[in-house]
Amino acid sequence: MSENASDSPDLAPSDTASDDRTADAQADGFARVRAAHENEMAEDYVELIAELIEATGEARPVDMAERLGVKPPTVTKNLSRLTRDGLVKRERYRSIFLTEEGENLARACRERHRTVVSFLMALGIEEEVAQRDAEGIEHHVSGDTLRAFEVFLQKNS
Amino acid sequence: MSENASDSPDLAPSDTASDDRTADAQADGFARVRAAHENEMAEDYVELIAELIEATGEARPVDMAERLGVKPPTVTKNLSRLTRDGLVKRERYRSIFLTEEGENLARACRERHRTVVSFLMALGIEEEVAQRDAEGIEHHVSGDTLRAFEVFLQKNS
DNA sequence: TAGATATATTAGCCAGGGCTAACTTTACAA
DNA sequence: TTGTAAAGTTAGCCCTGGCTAATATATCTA
Ligand SMILES: [Mn+2]
Ligand SMILES: [Mn+2]
Ligand SMILES: [Mn+2]
Ligand SMILES: [Mn+2]
Repeated sequence: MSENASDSPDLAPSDTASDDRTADAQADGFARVRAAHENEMAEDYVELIAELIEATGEARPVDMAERLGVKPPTVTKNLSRLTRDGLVKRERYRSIFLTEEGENLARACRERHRTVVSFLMALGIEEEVAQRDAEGIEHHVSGDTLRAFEVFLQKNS
Repeated sequence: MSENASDSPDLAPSDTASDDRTADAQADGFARVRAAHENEMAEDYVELIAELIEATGEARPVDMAERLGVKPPTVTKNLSRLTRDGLVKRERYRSIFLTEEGENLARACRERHRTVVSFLMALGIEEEVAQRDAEGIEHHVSGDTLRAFEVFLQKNS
């Protein structure tokens, strides 16, 4: 059934150039992207909750909805998922808090977000654009790449 | 109902620092990420179809599934969506072709993918990691940012 | 403090993109 | 050429994360 890992049976390696990765390596890349997408909602939400608490003293669904650009029922539903997953704790009709785990995730995400934005700006990109692009890019930056961004930032003041 | 765009009623601007973007700007960022996600499947599929045709002469669902790391029925379903959306043309049980529109999209995506990978590698990241991260990052790179990547690549040979 | 307004939740809908199991069609090899 | 193996499709399931409409609760204000 599942063949040997080394494919390309009788074809010279790097025949037509382009993408000479093995099918497995490519599949792994796509799998990681799908995994990243599964964490994306959680990361953006805890990040936003932490920001709102810091900025205004509390995190309310209505404010989250406004900043996320979605309707309040969407926030309610997603908050239930985050509560189920142990990142958020709350009581009905009351404002939102992060669990210890949620706070840790929020801290890491905010740091990473800032790094990505700073990196893009160091590259000469305008802040508005940097913020927009970072919102998506941040979830796909591996530890290695994040470190490379930091190194670049140190070298470029 | 919907208030004036300028919020933060009686609070000094940049009070607690951190994220001083307006709620609207932030919502716009999230909206763009959601829009990018809607195109992601299409972009990866047409890119892969073009690669397979170039490398092996034809694009077969079974090979797409292997390289995407998904099961064949998933490919079938998604190909139907792409056909519906005018990017792919095919006959049942036969291999896959791109429409003119699909080819244009594939060309742009392959170019962008290569630029992102090259950029990350120019930053000192190992090829495997660059390929993996690029698979996700590529979909969130605006025209401005892509140009900045290209400028960086020219400056750094 | 009572009524109006703002906020939050619930219920129910939808599309996307995964999956398995079962079936159909094609391709290959004896 | 025929029968089996490989490939492709269909049906039906799941979860995510959007939405609207209706309802419940909290908050504010007169
Ligand atoms: Mn984000
Ligand atoms: Mn973020
Ligand atoms: Mn991709
Ligand atoms: Mn790609």
